Amino acid sequence: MTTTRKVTSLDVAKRAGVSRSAVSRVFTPGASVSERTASKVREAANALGYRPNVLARAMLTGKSKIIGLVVAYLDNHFYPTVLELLSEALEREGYHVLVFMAAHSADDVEDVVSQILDYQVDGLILASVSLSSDLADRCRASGVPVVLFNRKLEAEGELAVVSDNRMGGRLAAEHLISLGRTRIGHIAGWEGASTQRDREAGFMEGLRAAGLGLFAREVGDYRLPRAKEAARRMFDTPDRPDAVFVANDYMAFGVMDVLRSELGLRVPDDVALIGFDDVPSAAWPAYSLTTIRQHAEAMVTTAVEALLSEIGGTEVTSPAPLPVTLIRRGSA
Amino acid sequence: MTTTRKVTSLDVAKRAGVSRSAVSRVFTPGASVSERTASKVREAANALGYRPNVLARAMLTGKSKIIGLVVAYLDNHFYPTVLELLSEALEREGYHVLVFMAAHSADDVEDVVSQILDYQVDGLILASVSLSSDLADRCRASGVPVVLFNRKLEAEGELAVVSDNRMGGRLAAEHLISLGRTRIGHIAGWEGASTQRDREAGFMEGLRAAGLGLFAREVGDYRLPRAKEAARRMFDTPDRPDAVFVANDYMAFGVMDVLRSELGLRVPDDVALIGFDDVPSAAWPAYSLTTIRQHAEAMVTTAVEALLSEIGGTEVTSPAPLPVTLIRRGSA
DNA sequence: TCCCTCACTGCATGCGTTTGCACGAGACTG
DNA sequence: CAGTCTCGTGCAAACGCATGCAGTGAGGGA
Repeated sequence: MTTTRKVTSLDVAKRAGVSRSAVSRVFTPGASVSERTASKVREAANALGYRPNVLARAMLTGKSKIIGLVVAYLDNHFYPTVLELLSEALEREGYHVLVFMAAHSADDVEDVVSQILDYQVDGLILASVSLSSDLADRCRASGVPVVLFNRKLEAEGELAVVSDNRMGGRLAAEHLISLGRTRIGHIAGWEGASTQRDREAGFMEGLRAAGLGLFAREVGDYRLPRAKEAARRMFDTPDRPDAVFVANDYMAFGVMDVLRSELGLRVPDDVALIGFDDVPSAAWPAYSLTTIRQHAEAMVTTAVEALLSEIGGTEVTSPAPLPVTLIRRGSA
Repeated sequence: MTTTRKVTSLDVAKRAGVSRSAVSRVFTPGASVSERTASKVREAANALGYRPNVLARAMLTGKSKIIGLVVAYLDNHFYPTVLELLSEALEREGYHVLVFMAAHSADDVEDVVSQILDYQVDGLILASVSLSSDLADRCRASGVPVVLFNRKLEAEGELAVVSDNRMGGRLAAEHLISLGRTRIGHIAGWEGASTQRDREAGFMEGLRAAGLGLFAREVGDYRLPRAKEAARRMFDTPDRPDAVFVANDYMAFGVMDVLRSELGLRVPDDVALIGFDDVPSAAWPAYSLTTIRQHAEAMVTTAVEALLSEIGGTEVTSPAPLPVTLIRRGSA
């Protein structure tokens, strides 16, 4: 209950017998302070439990040391993973992550943007696939560096960190073909997403290269219920595919559930199944999902690097798509 | 590239032909402004794209409108769910969530606390089971309201929001018993956690009430690999339990994997399995995990309510443990 | 010895707000 | 009509810090 009163740089200064400026300089890397006063100040600061107020500093310098992260649904385990990695990477650089849920406010971009800008974030990471590109533009227009994560914009030079989704799609196709499957279907994610377009493009490319076409196609919108409906439409018929590429793992789980539990089909015997992302649970034996791995750590590292140097003032260009790898498991 | 320069309240004031105070008051709910000037100001603000700088306001009022969330691993799907709910609930109240990963910095509490306090968060939610109670104390000592989420401290009057873990444990026991199982094991979470203690206590209570004792017990520490090892130790023997209560769903998935994939046991025929939490994937047919549901929404609502009123200045006492419910599925 | 350099330090100002206080003008009351 | 209230407004002082500028002293070269 001893509500310690806020201790300011002035308190420290008094105790150390110096000026506020001195105290400030001690806590500002690269400032000019003698070792003697520095130690006096540090001692006083420790005794008083002083730490510079980030907010006050932020006002003055314009740097808040906080990065906004806009994200939609966290159900897809890929994103919690990313969030965790991202937060750790940024903490290592002295930043922290402020979360903005885009789920319901998706329509009124206006509002989200405002909220974000209000907080004077130093940078922004957009990991929400479904968010209008306006958001990026508006923020960038206000001078806030933005990096798109796991999505890109056709438009202009938006900074974007993505995997090589096209190659991933191609790998998926090649793998299914190498298994001897010929009646190959695709359950797509949200068609507005660049990830979806690229994955499917690569996939089609792979099929064509083997002289095959798409046997069936449904849309799952990256949502679990939709994906399951899509699976029912695609497989609850005698004339069904013998393999399917699902645009991400999250949907793939739902598809596999429908296949095995509702339709009594065997995976991979009756139908081979391949996903995308390699979320942790893909490796769980109950699913043992063959998938295209996105290297989350690499993506995060790249994104942080890009964002930070952009914040640092150096104009940076979108890095090359990051490599993906086929992970062979039981489902294909 | 038109780097819009920062527009301040002064700009708006000039344009509207009023003083800074006036525009400030327009944006401060409950301040005294005439409708006439208010509309003038609003118009000017819109034209200029002005929004009050949260940080500046924070300095003055001491309220930053940001809530710190300390969380450890996001692998356990319970926490992403909570994070999402929490963020949404807080956004509704005009707050935002700043994430602090406690994973690796768990030992140097000192550091985490400092970081948190640096940001002048208005409140703190500790959802990390494994975090030293020092953290709560230190923050509270600095005048930052703290609420423990899904954990409680024996110590003193720390504000804590928890489910009725004891009842949950008891329900688990009763359910397994009602199935006619008699050789009942328990795979515990991290023993330092109050959740673990309470769940196990309730579970034992339930067993005793039926004249049973614990057939086997292992510790999984709420970690997947440990849980799987625990499962191997417990079940890779002829003299194995015919039912097991796993302290949370996350571990239960691992246990089920070991049972079915490694040891070739059938669930629930050979061994009935019950978890705790009811994370979304527990409902997935591949696991169809019988479990004790924690009502995440209710917990979040309660936590937010408590935290906000504490921030509002009203001393509040820990709410009663929230009810849990048995969700019957295929695994038991 | 004198002057220049250089490493430190303090002063004062500013960052963008909010808010107590005082003041002016109507609106009432009696 | 004088006195009192109320409402709206502007002024100026914070909030806690960083930083340009000028000043201090010590050290070093001539």
